[in-house]
Amino acid sequence: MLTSERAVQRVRDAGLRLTPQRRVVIDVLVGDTSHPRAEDVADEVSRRMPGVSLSTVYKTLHEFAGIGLVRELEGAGPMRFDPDSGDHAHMVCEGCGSVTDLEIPSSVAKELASAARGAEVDHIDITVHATCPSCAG
Amino acid sequence: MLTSERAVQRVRDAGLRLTPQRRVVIDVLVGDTSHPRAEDVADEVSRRMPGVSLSTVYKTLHEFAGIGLVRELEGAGPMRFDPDSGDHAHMVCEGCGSVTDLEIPSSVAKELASAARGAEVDHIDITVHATCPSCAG
DNA sequence: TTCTTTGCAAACAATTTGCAGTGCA
DNA sequence: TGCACTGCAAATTGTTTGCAAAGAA
Repeated sequence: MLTSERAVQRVRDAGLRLTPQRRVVIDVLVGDTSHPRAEDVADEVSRRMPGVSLSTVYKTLHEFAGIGLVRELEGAGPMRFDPDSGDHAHMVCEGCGSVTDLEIPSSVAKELASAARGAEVDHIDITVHATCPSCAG
Repeated sequence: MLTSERAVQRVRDAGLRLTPQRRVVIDVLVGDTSHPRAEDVADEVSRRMPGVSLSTVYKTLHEFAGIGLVRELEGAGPMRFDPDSGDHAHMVCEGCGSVTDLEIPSSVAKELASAARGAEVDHIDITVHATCPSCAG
């Protein structure tokens, strides 16, 4: 689990300045397991510290992604952010759009990495599109 | 491999009208292994049949995705399209942005599907982010 | 003839940028 | 104090929409 302290440390280590705005963004991310969109993060940040601009949140999230503090989840529509916590896949519900983490068998990562022979693998995104139990009704 | 004839048939079977514009879109897709963006498709369509509008290409691609003729590849930035040819992963080069197909062992899909227990799996997107040999240079 | 499809232009959503002012290290 | 960061507003990018005219079945 990513803690607020560790995140702060990583921001410092990366040579980024630790502004109050960034502290709040960190706190919001650490306490959110819902894979929020940038706007969700901005909403919650504004609640805790009114006046923080949307573009600052965008810039901050981008900086954080750059130092590996969060992962940018690509997919159709708005980008979502995930406090980076090791290898895992995501399941997106076609019904409600919710995103949940999924364990991936270590064999899968290995097989995919070897399938990409000749290339330097940076990371692997796996998204399972499915209908979650509550939407399947 | 998807052939033009088979694609035409599937469009007809789906109850969609086969307009000249759609014929051209089909021809472009069938002959393109580069996972083109919508704009790339539109450019090539316009070259072969000037006057076709961008929105028509978008609508057409969307219709085709609806009947499973093409797959919409989600990812950061513009959407890319892939003539649907069975299970495979994609490798995106961080350097040049090129997309190439990757064989995946059938075991991988099975393992992932079972990891998503409790949910009805529709399809699985696997994207390997890597640096291709020519960019690694 | 009917009902889908087209093409235009305008709307749209998400994200990025430029830049003057602010404030952390 | 210097340089990174912020906030605003405006620009961009990629995609979608509304609607009248055109054309496939």
